[in-house]
Amino acid sequence: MIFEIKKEDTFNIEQTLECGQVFRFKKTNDGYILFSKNHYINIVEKEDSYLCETDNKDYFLNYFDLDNNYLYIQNKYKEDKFLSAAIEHGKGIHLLKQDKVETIISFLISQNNHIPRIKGIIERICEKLGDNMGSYYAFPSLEKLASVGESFYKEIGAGYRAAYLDRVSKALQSIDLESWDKLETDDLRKELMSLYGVGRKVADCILLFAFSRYDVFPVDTWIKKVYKEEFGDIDAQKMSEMLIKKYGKYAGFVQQWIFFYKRSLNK
DNA sequence: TTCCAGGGATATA
DNA sequence: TATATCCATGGA
Repeated sequence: MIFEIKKEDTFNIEQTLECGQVFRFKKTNDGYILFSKNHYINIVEKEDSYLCETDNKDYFLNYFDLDNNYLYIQNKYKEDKFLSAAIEHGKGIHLLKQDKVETIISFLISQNNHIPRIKGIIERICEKLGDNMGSYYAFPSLEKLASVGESFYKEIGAGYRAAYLDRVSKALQSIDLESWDKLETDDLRKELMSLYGVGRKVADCILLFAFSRYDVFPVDTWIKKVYKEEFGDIDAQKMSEMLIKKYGKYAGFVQQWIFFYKRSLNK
């Protein structure tokens, strides 16, 4: 089916996809094609709208978080110069509502890894294990992910993360992730960190991108570089806690603006 | 060629 | 509790 999304200052598809929260998309001549679970959406950029063709409109209307008031959130954070520059640069970023399993698997792969390589590993997992949807492959079912063993993940180039992928996909089979929605953020983080290979940073990314928890601040190598001057050479968890205190209940949005801005400056 | 990446597990003190 | 080391891979 086909529908339109109005272009606005506070929603830009390029910024939303390229800011590092999602990996299964490709740039096309005139827009992007994006995959999530067993769905796809082909987005063509027009003069004042995005023309979308998809197998599931309702899924992506929710996925893009179109009902949130981003201007309200942005206006809360104009205090310092660097942050307001980062907001100006990434004001079109929306925080996606991604699938929980897909996000957990994707960010397990992300650790100590480059974004282009993360994309490649996820793509190979889909090609080899996902349902053939015609022009693309779906993200594999948990049953499939759990059935192939550690050696499969080594063969497709996951490196030392192969053991994480094997054990976590098996563990998730007996966990009701939807029931975790009811947990407070701190308790939910603890549950996520009980998964083998999920530490504080990966847990915070999952909280932000799949559970819509905004009172988090994932601290990776880029964020460390930005805040080293302000906080000194402290460990990532302490830095994250201080940044949550500093920015409050919408800290996660700040993190995305800063991350996207910092990486753009180093290109 | 060496460095580094959306880090975390493990050993050691 | 705090710090050091190791982990696979490939793009830059």
